[in-house]
Amino acid sequence: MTGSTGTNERRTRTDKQRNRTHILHIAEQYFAEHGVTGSMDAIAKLAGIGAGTLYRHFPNREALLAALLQARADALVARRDAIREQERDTTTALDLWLDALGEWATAFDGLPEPLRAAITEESSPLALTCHGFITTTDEFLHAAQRDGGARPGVRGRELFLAVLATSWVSSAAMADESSPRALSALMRTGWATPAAPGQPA
Amino acid sequence: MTGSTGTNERRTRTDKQRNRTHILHIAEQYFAEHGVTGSMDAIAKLAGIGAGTLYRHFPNREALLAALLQARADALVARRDAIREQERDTTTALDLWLDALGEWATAFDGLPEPLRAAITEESSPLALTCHGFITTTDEFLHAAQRDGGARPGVRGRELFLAVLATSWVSSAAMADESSPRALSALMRTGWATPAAPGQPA
DNA sequence: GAAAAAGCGGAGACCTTCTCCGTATGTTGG
DNA sequence: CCAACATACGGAGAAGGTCTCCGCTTTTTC
Repeated sequence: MTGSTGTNERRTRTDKQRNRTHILHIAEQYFAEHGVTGSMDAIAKLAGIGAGTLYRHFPNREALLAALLQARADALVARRDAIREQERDTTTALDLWLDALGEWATAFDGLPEPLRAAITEESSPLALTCHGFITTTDEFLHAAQRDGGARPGVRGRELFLAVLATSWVSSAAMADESSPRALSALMRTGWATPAAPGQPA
Repeated sequence: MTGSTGTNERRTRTDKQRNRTHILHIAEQYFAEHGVTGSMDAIAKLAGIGAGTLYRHFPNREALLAALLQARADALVARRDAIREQERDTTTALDLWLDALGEWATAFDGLPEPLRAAITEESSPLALTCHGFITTTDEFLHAAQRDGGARPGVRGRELFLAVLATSWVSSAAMADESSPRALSALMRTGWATPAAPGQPA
């Protein structure tokens, strides 16, 4: 794709590609250890390159994050397909998908924040990925709704946000308590008891 | 409380009290306009004082935030009492309380973040207030559970976190879309349809 | 093996939080 | 009223962050 539009374009330098890969590798470890708010310059230093090089490859933290998340996003798409193929029950499928989504959103500590920011800011490298996943959520949700496994009126966007919110709550040093699972359960069934069986709506 | 333990203690300087009040006043406006992540030094400058003075009064952002939130927390406690007295239906009472809580947690843009951080960090000036509200939530919740208006198994802490999470999602520039109300509704009733009426459990 | 293009490095501009301490100001006893 | 003393103030600046700029090095090409 890159070197074929014209006749006399230069090949991208090999050291550039090598650096890019290396940065990604280091950043992955660094973010995993320090969370997404860690220092960018520290990443450059760890990678043994200058700050300028880091920023030429990834103009800001969000871009770096987006590149890092791309691989995982691909895995998530694969997971989506697997669920589609293997799971006949649409409600379970939705459940599985939301689980997978939640896992993706907690790849790094503090990730939910930039993700939420992205979906409201249009021109973010993360926005596209998020919107794609919202669409997917919508598809699973609609199927479940058709089969009576999910409330009508709920929309994919809300479910996506709910997953993000759950991940946000669970992040940081509170995994020890019951929270994560309880919160997921809460979002699935709510806190209110369903209307009395004898009196529908 | 302040000047009575010993006999020969000096009265606190009047300019100190005046400064404190003034800082609080300015900070209130500033946070309302710029969100809780705005610059501390900017607040000092706006208040016409040196950075040192600001930090002597409030050693960090969290302390300032806590002082600012205290007044609103008092109001929330009053609201709690009002609900207790006036609302006979425990489920509605819980609803009202959660609404009030959500409003408190969105007093400033970005507030949910430090609140969540506080409840996990023990020694935060915000932690005490939060824990009090968790307890209150637990009380309303238990009452509702006794009357069959809320699922058993849910705990106040989870509900509190859910409110925080909802506020977090709603914050920033996404109030335009449907989200806030929809998210609240989602947390109340969940996305899954209740088990078929004919087959309890 | 030059010339030209592309990429690199890190100094440094600018912004933050927060500290330190000389200076100013309020408070108190004579 | 005025020492003299405790207290609080102000703002320079240390420390640490993001990101830019541009002289220099490396790679590619012919």
